[in-house]
Amino acid sequence: MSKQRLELLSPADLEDCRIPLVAEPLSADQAERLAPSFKALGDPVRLRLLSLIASHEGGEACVCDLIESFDLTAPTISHHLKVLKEIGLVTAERRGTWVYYRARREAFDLLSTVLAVPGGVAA
Amino acid sequence: MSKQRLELLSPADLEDCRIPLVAEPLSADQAERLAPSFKALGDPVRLRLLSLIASHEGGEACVCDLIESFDLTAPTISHHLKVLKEIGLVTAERRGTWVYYRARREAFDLLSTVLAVPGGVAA
DNA sequence: AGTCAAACTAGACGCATGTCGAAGCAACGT
DNA sequence: ACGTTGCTTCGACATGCGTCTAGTTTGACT
Repeated sequence: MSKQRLELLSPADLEDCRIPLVAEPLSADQAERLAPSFKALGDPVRLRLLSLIASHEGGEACVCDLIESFDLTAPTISHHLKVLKEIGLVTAERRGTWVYYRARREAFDLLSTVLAVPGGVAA
Repeated sequence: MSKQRLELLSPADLEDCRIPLVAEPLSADQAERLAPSFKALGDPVRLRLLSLIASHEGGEACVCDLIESFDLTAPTISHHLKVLKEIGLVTAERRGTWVYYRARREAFDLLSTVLAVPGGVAA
């Protein structure tokens, strides 16, 4: 696992990675910092969670709503939300009884740029 | 791991997923089919391999060149290339003694679209 | 055929990770 | 104060996954 550290990385730590993968070779360091974000996207539950949160009106969703969308226990959903939060793909805010998760669209945008094919798809 | 199947999925099987994550909620089925691709990107070695291949002149690279870029054994690199190939991110072709890997830019483009933020980043 | 080099496969080992039940916190209503 | 509801943390378990060594296949060139 190449020394995988899954620690808090503020999205700012990835700003110097905003370069398409196909444009120039990624440095080992850049790859080490980018990979955890993609790994976080590599689980179907987390992908759906992200999509539910991001596409929800207001760009945020309450945990109680999210849990109802899955056949999984609350701790499991909570675990996945924690992963997404620690990697910087969402933020969490408690308002009274409920906790709301919000998608960090800058993070989506950065990762989208990394995968983009500037010259078009034609080989 | 939600019944993760990491089987050959031809990129065409993902064409109906070419919708930004933030635009509408992903179905469970779409998420199950998309997640393995992101999981494949979730390793620093594979990210660098992809970048090396895609950014190499001619859009392809020989395994022997790739191996030299890492402090890993040949079987390990071979393993990662197999993962990328089975998921449809690269193709492989043997020409004489050497095997050349080529990036499937349509696959990159599709995943980039999934993460795109159509309306712009401004919340 | 024999040999060498490139690349892959097989099997093993250890760490990472997804899931759960149980317990703990936090905020609200009575 | 007390119980209830929403959410998280803890600890445990099974499976997944990255890496290695050793062995195998493929092709080229004598």
